[in-house]
Amino acid sequence: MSSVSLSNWKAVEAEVLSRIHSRQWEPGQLIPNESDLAEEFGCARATVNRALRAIAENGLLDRKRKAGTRVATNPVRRATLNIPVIREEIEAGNHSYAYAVFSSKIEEPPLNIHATMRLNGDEPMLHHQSVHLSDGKPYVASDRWINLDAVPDILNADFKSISANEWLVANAPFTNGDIAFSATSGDASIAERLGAKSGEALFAIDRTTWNNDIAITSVKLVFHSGYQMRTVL
Amino acid sequence: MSSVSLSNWKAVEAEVLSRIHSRQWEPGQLIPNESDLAEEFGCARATVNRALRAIAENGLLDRKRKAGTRVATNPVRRATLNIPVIREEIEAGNHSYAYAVFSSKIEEPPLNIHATMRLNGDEPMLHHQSVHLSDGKPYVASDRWINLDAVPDILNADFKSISANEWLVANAPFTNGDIAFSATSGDASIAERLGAKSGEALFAIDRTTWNNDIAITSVKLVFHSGYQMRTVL
DNA sequence: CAGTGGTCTAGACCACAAG
DNA sequence: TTGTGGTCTAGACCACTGG
Repeated sequence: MSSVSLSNWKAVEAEVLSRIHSRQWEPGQLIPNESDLAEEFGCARATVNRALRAIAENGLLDRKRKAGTRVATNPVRRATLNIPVIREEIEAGNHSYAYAVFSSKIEEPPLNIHATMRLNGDEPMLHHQSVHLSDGKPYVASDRWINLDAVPDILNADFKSISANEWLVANAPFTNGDIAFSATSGDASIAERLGAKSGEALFAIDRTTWNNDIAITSVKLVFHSGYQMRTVL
Repeated sequence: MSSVSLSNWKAVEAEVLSRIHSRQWEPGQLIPNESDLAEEFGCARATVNRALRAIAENGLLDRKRKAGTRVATNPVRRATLNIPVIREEIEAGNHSYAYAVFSSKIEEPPLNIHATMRLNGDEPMLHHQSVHLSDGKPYVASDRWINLDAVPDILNADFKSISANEWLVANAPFTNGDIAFSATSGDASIAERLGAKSGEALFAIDRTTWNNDIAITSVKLVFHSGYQMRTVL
C-alpha cells in the first residue's frame, strides 16, 4: 500500500479522496483519527488536518469533535457560483458593454420589498430600473431599490458613466446578503426591455444586501432568454 | 486602536474585514504583509495566514506571492449552493416524499447528450424519467441518461424502493461534474408531469458527472412552478 | 535576485460532545 | 470523564513571481 510518505496536504487529500471513491472507506464509516493518519502518512498532524478540513468543506466528510470523522452518507454537494459584476461578465466574453437607465426616481417601495429588506420605518428609497447590453443586445434587466439612508451619496452619482451596481460595489460595501435564483415569465414590460417574447421563461436573480443590519439595496435581475449560470462540482 | 492582542484567526478575520468595510484599506490597496500583521496583532504568522486565506477564498482579497495582498477592486462574490438529495430537501421541510418512474429503457442518446457527456463510442445508455413528489404534489421532474458501461449494476437496482439519483449517490461516486442553472418553458409533457401550465416558466438544473473522465450520468431536473434556490452571500 | 505568500513541523493547549 | 478535532506557536524551508 502507500508506505511512501505523503508530505504535503494535497497528496494527503488525494489519498483520502481515493480511499473514499474506491470505497475502501465506505459511506458512514468512521475513518482513523488525525494522529493515526499522520503516523501512517508520515507527516504532521496539522497536514492531515488541513487535508481533511478541505474535504469536509466540500461535503464529503463529516467531522465532529470526539465523535471523529465519517465519510458522508448522502454527500450534499456544494457548488460555488461566482457572482460577477455584469460589465465584467460581458467583457470577459469579448463583447462590448453598455447600459441604459429606464427610470430613476425616489418613491415608496412596495410591501414585498419593504419586507425583504427588513426595513424599519419608511426610509426614502431610490427606485432604479435599467438594462445592461452586450454588443448592443439586451443582456439583463435590473429593477433595483436603494436605501438612501444607507447611501445618500448615490444621488450625486453620474449614472451616465457608471451603473448603479458598479457604483454600489465601489462605494457601499456590504457585510452580508441573500440571493435567490428562479425562473420567471417576464411580464410585458420586462420582456419588451429584453427583447424577449411576452411570457417567455427567463432566468432571474434576486439579491439583497446589508451592512451590519442596515439594508443597502435589493435588486431583481432578469436575464435574456437562454441565459445559463454554470459552474463545476 | 487595536493594541489588544488578536489571538485567534476569527478575530483577525473580523479585524481585517472591518478595515476593508470601513475603507481604512481601500479597494486595490496593498495591505501589510503577513509578518507585519502578525506583529501588529500579537499572534503567529500562521494565524494571520489562516484569516487572510479565508477572506481571499471569499473573494474580498487578492493574494499573490511576491506581489502581496490587495483588497479586491471588484469583489467577485461567491455564493455556495448546497445541492442536496431531493428526498432530503423535501423531508427537511417536513413534507412527505415519494417518486414515480415514468419510463426506463435502454436507448441511443440524442446528440446533445452524447456531446455533453463527452462520450467516445456508442456506450449503451439507460434513459430514466421520473418525478419526485412532495406531499403528493409534483416537486421536480427528472430526465436522466446513465452510462451503463460505468455503472452496469444499476440494471439490478429496484427503483421501487430507491430513486435513480439516490442509487447513484450511494453506488457511483464521481470525481467531478458540471452544473448549470437556467429557466425553461416546460414542454407539454414536462408541464403535464409537474402539473404546471404549458409554457410556464420553470427553474431547471442540468448536471453531468464523471468518474476520472468516465461519464456516469447526465440529468435535467425541472422544478415545480415557483421554485427558488436560495443561499447567502 | 529577493520579497511574499504557501506550507510543513513538533509540540502544546483548548473546546466540544459522546458515553 | 476522556477522546477527538480545532487551533495556536515559533521556526523553518520552499515556490512563485515582480522588478
